[in-house]
Amino acid sequence: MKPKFRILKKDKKTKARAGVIKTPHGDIETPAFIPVGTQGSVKAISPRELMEAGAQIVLANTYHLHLRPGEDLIKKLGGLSKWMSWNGPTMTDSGGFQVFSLGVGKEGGGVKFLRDESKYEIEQEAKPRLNKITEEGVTFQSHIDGSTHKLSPEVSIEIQEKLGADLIVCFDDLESPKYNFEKTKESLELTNRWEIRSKKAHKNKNQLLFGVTHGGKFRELRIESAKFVDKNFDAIALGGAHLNKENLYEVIDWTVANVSEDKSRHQLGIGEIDDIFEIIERGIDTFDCVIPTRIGRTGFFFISPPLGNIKNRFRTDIDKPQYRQDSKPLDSNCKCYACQNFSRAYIHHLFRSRELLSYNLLSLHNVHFLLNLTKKIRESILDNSFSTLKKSWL
RNA sequence: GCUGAGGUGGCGGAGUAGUCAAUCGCACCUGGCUGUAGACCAGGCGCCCGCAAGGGCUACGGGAGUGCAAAUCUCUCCCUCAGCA
Repeated sequence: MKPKFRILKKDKKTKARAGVIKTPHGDIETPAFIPVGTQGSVKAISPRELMEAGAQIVLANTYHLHLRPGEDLIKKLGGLSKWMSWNGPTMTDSGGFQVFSLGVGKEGGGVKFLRDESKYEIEQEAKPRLNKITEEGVTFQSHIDGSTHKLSPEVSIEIQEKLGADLIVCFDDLESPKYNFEKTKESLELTNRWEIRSKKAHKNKNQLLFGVTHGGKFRELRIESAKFVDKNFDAIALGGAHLNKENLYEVIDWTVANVSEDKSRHQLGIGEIDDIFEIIERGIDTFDCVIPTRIGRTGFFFISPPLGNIKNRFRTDIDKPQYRQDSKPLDSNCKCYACQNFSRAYIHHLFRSRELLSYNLLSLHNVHFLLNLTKKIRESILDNSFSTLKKSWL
């Protein structure tokens, strides 16, 4: 059975919509946040906890699983979801982004966004990369042992078919946010050729293949890319680099305006609190992001209004001295296991003592927070209160 | 009481005449993380002024010396530890 997307309700004032993606491993109610489990595990969280937190689907990575333990082994052991004991749908990313971040991304200045806006637009890469891009694909060195590997559209799709996720992604090239128009266009055209090859290589029709849009910060390229992907694929993933948040949002506007209404749209790698409202409002159905688990492991946790706001980006650091004696839960409005059972003071202690439980509790809270927020947004779309909900947060 | 070792920044511990306000850990403080080479990274950490470059002051158990110059050498006092009485 091929995964199918259906829209249940559209918001009247915005482009937001609520829907469902039916897959062989179960349904995904959208909008949906997809937690990232790069190596077949959402870091510091068990599948059972994920399920209880409301996760519907998990994303893993082709690049990482190919290098270790290898797609053949995972296939032999029953495929990705069985292997990781995740009783639900899965998605795999193509590995393009990883290969990129080991290359151009190594130059610093940001990968998805431009960190230092004062100096963008570079002519050539300065620092040595761990990869080499040709028309055929990418040759790169494993970050694990330095051995040489090759990824191409055909190889990536073959790996993803063996892994057996329900949703898979075309192998794409990535532009740096520092690229000028010409370099970005060059990268986009290579991506387009690779996406056509990905499509040709794609045989398993139980898997829904997402084409990925690129074009950096440039309107003209973004529109061209949106039309290209819409013409060739049944599902749209928005990728690539952006100048900043405002640019990300306008990129979504440009893209959504140029793709079919009935195709599901996945925003790759975005998920700060304000972003979630902004991207769903612009017509995004699913999105994945490492933010909740990564910042959780490094001590940050999400907080809801009124404590949380745009200025503090709805987050604070459990490591701060002020939480040493704080008997309140991480977030007083949160129903997650961490918030129902532990104080900030205790988690502060765990974190400072590097107790492993702290990483679990903080990550779990953050993932639950995003899942719950997304669920509330979905409900608000269904009962026509999206704008009201958004106003209470932003 | 004798003999030996030793007393350095919040702690551990380098340094043993100038390049020392003092290597390095830890602790502490601040900042960062958006398709995860990340349970991580970066910066700070005697006091004062400065955005900074930099400048001033006080410091290596206490005190007194030698010397252009001392955490580093000498004398003395105090304290800690080990062994012997």
